Amino acid sequence: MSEDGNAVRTPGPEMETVHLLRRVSVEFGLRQGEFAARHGMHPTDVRALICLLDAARSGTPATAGWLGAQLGLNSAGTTALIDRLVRLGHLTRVRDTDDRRRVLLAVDARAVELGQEFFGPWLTGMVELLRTFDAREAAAVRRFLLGAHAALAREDGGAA
Amino acid sequence: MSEDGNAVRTPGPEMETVHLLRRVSVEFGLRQGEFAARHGMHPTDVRALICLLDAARSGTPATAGWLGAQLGLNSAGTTALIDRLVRLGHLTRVRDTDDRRRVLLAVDARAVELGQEFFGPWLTGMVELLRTFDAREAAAVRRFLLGAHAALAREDGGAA
DNA sequence: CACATTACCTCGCTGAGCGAGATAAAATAG
DNA sequence: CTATTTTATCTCGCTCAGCGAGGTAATGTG
Repeated sequence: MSEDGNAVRTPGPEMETVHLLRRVSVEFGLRQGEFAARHGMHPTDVRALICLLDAARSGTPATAGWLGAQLGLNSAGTTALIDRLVRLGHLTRVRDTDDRRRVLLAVDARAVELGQEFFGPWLTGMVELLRTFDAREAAAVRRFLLGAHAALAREDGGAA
Repeated sequence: MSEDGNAVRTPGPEMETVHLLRRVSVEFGLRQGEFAARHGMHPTDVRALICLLDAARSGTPATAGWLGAQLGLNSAGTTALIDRLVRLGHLTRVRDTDDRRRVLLAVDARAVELGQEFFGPWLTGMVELLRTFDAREAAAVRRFLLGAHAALAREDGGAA
């Protein structure tokens, strides 16, 4: 049944919602690209900034290798990416004093501003929309997104 | 208060959910990249296939220009992208008989299979998760995603 | 029929990201 | 305490995705 060619053609309300989530992701990628172009960056640079800001938010120490893994880049590409962000003044390399092989990435305040300029309005809109939800509805949204994240986190999607 | 530097540091359950959606989008992008690498394609090629399958699903006629707009590419890049997909046998160029300037993009059955191979497991997991939701919860998820999509569709996010 | 517009393609170039391999610090063995 | 392995990052050379500029059909307009 998983190889049923008609699978994409059986709509159903659930499928509709899933496609909507996918659509949101696509749209999100487009906004990233526009933001990148507007600031003389490449889409990857913006994605890197996003990861770095997330890391800062959650207190995860961001190293070069970690960033590369987040973005699916090899070490050469990661070095080039960091060079670009450093050149633009968004990032500073800081040798880890505990393990001096490691390079910690310190996000500049300017990059944080850029991130908020990018996410701010959208984020605010989303938050305000969520405030119109009652507790059970908000929990449902959270539960769905957690499930989606979990499904995507394992690359086989849960089935071979 | 919108320029409050502490905005990202005031968690709140709503903010958490919004960050989760963002995280899902990032993860989604990573899966695309992995799928692309596994099939000798580039991330953009996969995104193109996604757009083309969406267009096919909704009956939108997919032209070269339309695809370029969807992906934020200029005409030269779009031509190169289509050449790549044609060379891989995922796509066929078909001159529109009504307006012979236009090139319609016919997605090959093989590409549809690839798309389902990619989305299938994940899609199924999501749909099954949604089936555990009651009507109001499912509606809440849909409402949130619609709102997110609407916010992202206007590049200023609804505020300057 | 001229003339503007639209839709796509060709050409040449820049640079993002890859593979291979170097280097340096840390962990482990002997 | 030296030799070896492992880990984390960087350097070098190359390929090819995507851009800008410009060309060529097809369509629409007076």
